[in-house]
Amino acid sequence: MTTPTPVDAATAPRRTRNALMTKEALLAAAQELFGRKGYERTTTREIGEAAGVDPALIARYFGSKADLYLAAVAAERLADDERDEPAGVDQPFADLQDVVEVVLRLTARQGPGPILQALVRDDAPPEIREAARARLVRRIVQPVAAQFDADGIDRPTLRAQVAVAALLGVGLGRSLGWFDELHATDPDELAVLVLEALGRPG
Amino acid sequence: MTTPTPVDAATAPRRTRNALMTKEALLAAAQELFGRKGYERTTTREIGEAAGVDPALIARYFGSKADLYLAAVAAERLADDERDEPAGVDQPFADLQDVVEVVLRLTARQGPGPILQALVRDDAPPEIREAARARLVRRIVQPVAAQFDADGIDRPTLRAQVAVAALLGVGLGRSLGWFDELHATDPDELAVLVLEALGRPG
DNA sequence: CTACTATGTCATCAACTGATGACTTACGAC
DNA sequence: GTCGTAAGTCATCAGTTGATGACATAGTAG
Repeated sequence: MTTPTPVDAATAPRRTRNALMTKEALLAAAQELFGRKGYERTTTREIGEAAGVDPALIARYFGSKADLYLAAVAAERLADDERDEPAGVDQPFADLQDVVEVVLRLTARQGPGPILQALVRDDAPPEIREAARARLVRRIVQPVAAQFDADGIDRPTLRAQVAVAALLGVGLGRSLGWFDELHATDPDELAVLVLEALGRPG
Repeated sequence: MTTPTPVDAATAPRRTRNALMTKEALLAAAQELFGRKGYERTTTREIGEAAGVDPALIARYFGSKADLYLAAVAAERLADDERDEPAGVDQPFADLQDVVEVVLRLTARQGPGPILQALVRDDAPPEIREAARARLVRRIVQPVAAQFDADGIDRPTLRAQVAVAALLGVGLGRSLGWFDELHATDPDELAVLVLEALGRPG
């Protein structure tokens, strides 16, 4: 257990076998996984795979899974980085068709993004949910309502809200794999279908 | 599987061996334990012991641990509602109109129930999400698809899936207060609106 | 080079999980 | 009483979990 070369932690840990980098990789993976799935649902094997490291090293460097969790929580304060947002949601939309296509295409990838999840979870931090909600209204609901109004449709705001909520439901169900066909259908094809229903309210 | 004595469920289930009492004991124990310790940390053996019943009976009466969880959650919900019909979500639906009305009415009061949340959150335990999903498909999507098919509508299954997902989106947005008008509008009035869009696909 | 050790790999463990199906028992009709 | 069946019991399964220690290898000092 004696360190032959008590290397200063800051200087030159450049090696392919690097205990420091390994520890940090484990810590980062643990933070991500524990944060996303919770403690119980995260396995040491997952953490190891995510970190590109053998799970046995968790025991070596942290003692146990529980100890790794404590270490991850303790280090949590440092990782308060900025969050990415889909570029698509930031652009103004011309009409409902744009909206439908973009939303369906966004949810075509895997899982709903952090924004949609914030919108949907009842335990999300209120200020985050409110921010997501406000953006949704401004970028999507209002343009659609304006279009409905211009088209002389009755109760344009309410109908726009219904349409957007419905669309989010479809996107959510699609990205979470609720239904087989819904999941498998091509985004563009689906857009046509959804537009048929939402596009001509009243 | 023929019942020799089709005893009316309401009358005289006074026996030492009583399926009804056993189910209720399991349900009560499940509510208590799931509520206190969460799903993952609660084992079927614990539930059985707390209920004074063999854990194998969970499988017999509820199907699985995940199904028991859903049943416990549903039962809790019904207990809150004073006079809600005991059938609730457990009965098959006649047509899309039924579905729309029930869903909108259910999401009218409080936030989305645990079941809807389980369906919607990407960090929910997979078994529970799958159980909720399976129930949704069987009780709602399939009947609606059958109706669409009977009406000679093209691609009935896909359209039913889209319709149900959209409907859930509306219910979700409504119960979470996404949009003001959507939140304020009377359920029945809203039902008419949604049906206009979903009810006549193609 | 040789040797030493920090680092990483691997096979495997014991414990626990939910689930299953064959078996036993008690109920209640007759 | 008998007897069929619902209700309950039990042993055991297959899978997963976190953990462990023997082993292999890379990096470095001398």
